[in-house]
Formats: sequence, structure tokens, C-alpha cells
Amino acid sequence: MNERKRRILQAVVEDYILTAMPVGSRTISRKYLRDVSSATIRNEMSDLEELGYMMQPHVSAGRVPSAKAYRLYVDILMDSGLTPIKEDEAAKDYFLQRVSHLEDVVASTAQVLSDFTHYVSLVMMPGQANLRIATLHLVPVSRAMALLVIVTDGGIIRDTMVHVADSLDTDALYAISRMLTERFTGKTLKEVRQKLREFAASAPADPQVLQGIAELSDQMDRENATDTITVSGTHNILNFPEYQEAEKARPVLSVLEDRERLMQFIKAVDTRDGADVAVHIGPETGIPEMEDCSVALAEYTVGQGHRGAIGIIGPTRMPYARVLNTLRLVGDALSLVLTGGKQAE
Amino acid sequence: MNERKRRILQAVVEDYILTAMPVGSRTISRKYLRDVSSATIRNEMSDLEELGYMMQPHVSAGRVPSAKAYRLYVDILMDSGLTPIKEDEAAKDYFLQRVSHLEDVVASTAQVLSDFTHYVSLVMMPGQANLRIATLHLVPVSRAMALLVIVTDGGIIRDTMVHVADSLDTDALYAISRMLTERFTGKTLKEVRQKLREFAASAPADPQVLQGIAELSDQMDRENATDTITVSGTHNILNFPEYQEAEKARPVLSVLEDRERLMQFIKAVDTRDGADVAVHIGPETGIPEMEDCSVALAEYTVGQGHRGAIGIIGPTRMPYARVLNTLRLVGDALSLVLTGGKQAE
DNA sequence: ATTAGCACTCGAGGGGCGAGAGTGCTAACA
DNA sequence: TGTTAGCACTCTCGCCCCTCGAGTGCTAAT
Repeated sequence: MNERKRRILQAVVEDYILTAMPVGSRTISRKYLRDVSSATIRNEMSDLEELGYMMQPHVSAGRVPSAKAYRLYVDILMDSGLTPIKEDEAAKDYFLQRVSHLEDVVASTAQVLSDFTHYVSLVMMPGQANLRIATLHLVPVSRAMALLVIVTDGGIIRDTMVHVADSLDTDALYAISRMLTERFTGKTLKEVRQKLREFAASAPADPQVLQGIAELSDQMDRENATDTITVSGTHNILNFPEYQEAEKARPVLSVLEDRERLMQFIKAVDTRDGADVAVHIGPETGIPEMEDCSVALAEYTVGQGHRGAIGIIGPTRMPYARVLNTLRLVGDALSLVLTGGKQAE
Repeated sequence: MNERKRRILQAVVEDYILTAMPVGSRTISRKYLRDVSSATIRNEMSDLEELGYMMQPHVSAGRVPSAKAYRLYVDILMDSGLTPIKEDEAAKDYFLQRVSHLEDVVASTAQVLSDFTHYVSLVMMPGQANLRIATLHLVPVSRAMALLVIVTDGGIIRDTMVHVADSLDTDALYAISRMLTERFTGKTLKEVRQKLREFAASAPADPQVLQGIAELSDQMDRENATDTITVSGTHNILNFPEYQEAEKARPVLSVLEDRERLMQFIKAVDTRDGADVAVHIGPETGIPEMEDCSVALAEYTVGQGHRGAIGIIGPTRMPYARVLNTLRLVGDALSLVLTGGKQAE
């Protein structure tokens, strides 16, 4: 595999990304390697095909790069120039402006990703079990219900509805809030779940309060322990030429709606340590319905060490350099927001 | 327009809704009006075509109902039997179980609508300017930020981030919360906006607090005054046979993303008083891109008299009876939730 | 007033054909 | 020995043409 072959391969990949049409030898000779004749390129391409880097849809069409070609392209050939600073700053600003509900942050991130790339985006948010608590507040809502607002040290807010004894008025709830805050500041949500039970044992034993606390503990478990996935920009797959017919797009769409399956996929990827971004090309995804798609994933960190993932799903022929840069960028910004601005930058 | 013509028209509409294929005279003679020959039906259909109720895509195809036909069908012919009670109860239960953030209620409603119907759904939520306040709470988040949680008398929660003087600690905020609550319970958000300024004048004049209150008042204006639209199940339009090709679907999709335009449409409709549900068939929508779609809308009430709308967007050939029932149902349930369970049932 | 019969029309689907794109191979060339 | 020009070959795409079948409108019979 000499230098010229590599340049030809790169040309084929880039032209195909651009045009979505099989690339012929003449095109390459004219647009990419002016000093080599099409005949020579034909010979080289013939070799490249034998090596599994490309194939012809039919004998008199140009070549289409294979997954193997994209792989090599992403790993070696791609010119991963940095994103212009402007966009970079814009993204960071966008996030840093808003301290907010976790759900909003996730939704916004997904939105930004699909807006920037015009592809489908996904955001995996790991369970918040080890975010650290700054304060806890019980806000009375109706007779026996209260809103538990948990502010984490990063300024991220989680809230959930809980049952409380209906004997508790606003002041009582406030007192309990203070007590809870005092006790749990700096603890992670997971730790709180355990301590809550001890607390219930040692506290003045109003059975209603106890039950409320038990319920609260359960609820926190349920809402915070499990990882969630958000997908955005789904309709963008209609822009891929490969999915012009709804019939073709349907299987992919249903995969995108199957959060379980996506989660499984992401989990499988995440164990693979190493780089901060990863690309899964076509069959590499292990999802048959997505053999014409690639998935680019980036990690981000939540609190101390917990990892989430954001990703872009596009056609195998997507502009990897641009997409990966966007992911890195947004991933960094997100890490920054979710760790309370205490690290990075 | 005799009885038989009506029955034929009804048959054409219903068969077309079912099959999406032009309906021929023979089909009707066999499936719907066994005691009349196809030749007779041909004559009648010829008349119906002249009256503008149907047309032929080409001379040797069956007939396709026109917007006018659907109109008549919806207004008169349709058998709008009641939905089985089971589903009815399920929907109501679904909503009543959860007292929650307004955003969640809206999102859930949209979700339920598109899940039930397999069409695109929309939920218009009017500004909450005249929801009545039950309590107000300021929850400290970071040094100079607090979360203002507003609980309305229906148990619906609105919250928003506000700046506060950084001299204010938890206790001070609590005190302010109590004061605000005392002052504003029973008032609408709109009234509060005005009273806030008076309050600022009469209260102990800590300039920081004043500024905070001013900001809060502005923010409430911004977030609560404007109506919002949520669209869900967009990808369902790919199930319409008329939008099998992505190319066809694109214009409709972009309309669905243009909230401004949807809002304009809904506003125009809403002024039309009268029935609780309304159907706009094809060109009646006034949106050229949607000439093959119908929009069914139902109203619901928020608080005392404010009106929102929920809707289904489907192909003109949608099962109106079912869709309208679903809308009525969900609309009622929503009204119930958003008026605090104080009316209806 | 209804119906059977029939000629007619038009779209869908399939086969044949020419044009064009792109290849592989061969032979000539540096 | 590597590169290139030339050429025959292959295959798709778009086109036309044809047939088939569905469904009609009209006419004449009941």
C-alpha cells in the first residue's frame, strides 16, 4: 500500500462523502490527482478493490468505499483540522449561560448536536447516583405532596414529587429541608439513599415522616440510578440519499426509537477504553438495520468520574472530521457544565 | 341528493380511508350495497362527481373522495360512536395520576395523542398568565441564583431561575417566600406581575431584593405570557402512503417545525367559536403544503376560561370518528388536570 | 328506474433498444 | 518497469412500445 494508493483512497472517500455517487477513475484523475492518468488510477483502484477498500455497485459504475476504507480514512487519512474558534466559543457560551434542570441540559445538548450537524444526535446521561448534593428542599404542593428539589454542587437541579405526611405544614417541611441539607451536603445521591434509612431509624419517629423518607429513597433510586438516552433530529435521516424512500428509513427509525437497544450498543462501546471519541462504521455497529450508518460517539464526564456519551448517527458517508470536532467540542462543554465548572478549561 | 347517494358517498369515503386506493363501482356494489348493481352505482357516482364530492385520478380508475366529501362525511355521515369505556378510563387515569410540571403534562399529552392515533399530534398551551397561585418558593441554587417554584392551585408547577442578592441566605429566602406566598395566594400570575412592583415600592428597600423582584416579574412575563406549541410523533407521517417518498414529506415536515406558522393557524381556528372539536380538511387548513392533510383540533380549558388546543394532523383520509373521539377524550382529561380537578367529570 | 353488455380509455408493468459511463486489457512508450 | 493511450466490453438508465386489466360511460333490454 503505497503513498499513491492512500491518496487515491482518500480521494474516493472524500468525493463519495461529497457526492454520494460512485467515483470513477477519470473523476479522480481530474479532480484530485491531476498528474496521474485515469488508466493508472484504474489499475490502482483495481488493487484497492482486491484489498477490500472499495467495490463497484456494478461493473460499469465507479467505486464506492467500503467500511474498511472509512475505517482507514478516519484512523489515518482524515485531515482533522480544528474547528474555527468562533463556533467553539459559541458552543461553550451556549452551555455556560444556563444552569438548569438536568433534563433541559440533556435536551439542549441533543438539539445543538443535531442542529450543528444536520444528523441524528443522541445523548446518554448516566445515572446521577454520584452527583454531590448541595442542598435539599421540600416544597409543599398539595395536601400530602411535596416537590423535592435537589441542587447538586454543579448547580444542576433534580426534582421529584414525593408523598409527605399531611400533618406537615410549610414550616415543618422547611425544618426538615434544613435538617436534610445539613446532613447530606457533600454526599452523593447514592450515599443519601443509604443514609436515609439510618436517618429514619434515629429521628423522632413520626411514622408518616418515616414512610415519606422511605418512599423518597426509593424514588431517588428509580429516577437517578438508571441511565437514560435522548435522541434528537430523527427526521434528519430523510436527508440521507440512502433513505429517500420511507420504506428504507423505517427499520432505522424503529431502531432509533428502541432506547433499550441503543443503550445496549452504547454500553458495549463504552467499555472500550482509550480515545475520547470513537466511530463505528456500518457493520461495526453490530446493528444490522444500521449497516449504512455510522455512529460517532464522544464521552463526557458527570461529577467525579461518571461517564456519559453523546453521539451522532449519520450515513457511513458523513464528514467525519467535522462531526468528530463538533462532538469533542460539545462533549467538553457538557463536561464543564456537569462538573460544576470545577475542572477542565 | 338522495339517501342512496349518501350511502354511496359514505361507502367511498370509508373504503378510501381503509385502503387508500381509488374506489370502483364494483367494490361498492359488493362490499357496501349488495342489493344494487355496479351499473347503478356508476350512474350515481357520476352524479356525485359532478356535484364535486369525488374525482377520478384518471379515467379508468375508481373515485377518490374530495375535501367536500370528507366535510360532509364528518359533519353528517360519520358514525361517531363512543369510544369503548376502557380506553376512556385509561386516558383519564393516566393524567390524573400525575400532578407535575407543566412541561411534562404538555409533553405527555402530545405523546399520548400520537401513540393512540399513530398520527402527528400537537398541543397548544396558552400563556399561563391567569393560573392562580397557591404558593411561591425560592430555593437557593448558587450564590446569586435561586429557583423560583410556583405552585398553582391545580397542583401544576412552574419554575424558573432568578437572580437574587447574594447577601440572601436560605433563611432569608425562606422568609421572602413566605411573604410572597402570603401576599399572592389566589392571585393570577398576571396580577402578580403588577403587584410585584407595588410590593417593591412598599417593602424594606434593599436594592438587591428590589432588582431581583423586578427581574422575576419580567421573567414571569416572558415565560408565561406567550402561548407555546409542542409537536409529537412527527415521524408518523412516513406511514401515510401519500408521503412514502421523503421528497414529498419534506415540505410538510418543515411546516410542522415552523411553530410560528402552526400557531398562526391555530389562532385563526380558535376564534371560530362553537363546537368543542373542529376538523380542517385539506385546503381548508389554508396551508398549501398540507393540502393532503387534515387537522383535527379540540379545545381544552386551563384555569378559569383560558383555552388551549390539542390536535391531530393526519392524511385527509384519516379515520375521523376515532381521531375525534380520542381528541375529545384527551381534551377532557387535560382540562380536568389543568383546572385542578375542580370542574367537569 | 335498474341492469347487463360492450366498447373505450388509461395506467401499470415488462421487454427491447440506444446512449453513456466506466471498466479491464493490451500494446506502446519513457 | 511503471505509465499511458486506445479500445472492446459490460452494465445501468432512460425511453418507447406493447399488452393487460381495471373501471368507466353509454346503450339497449328488462
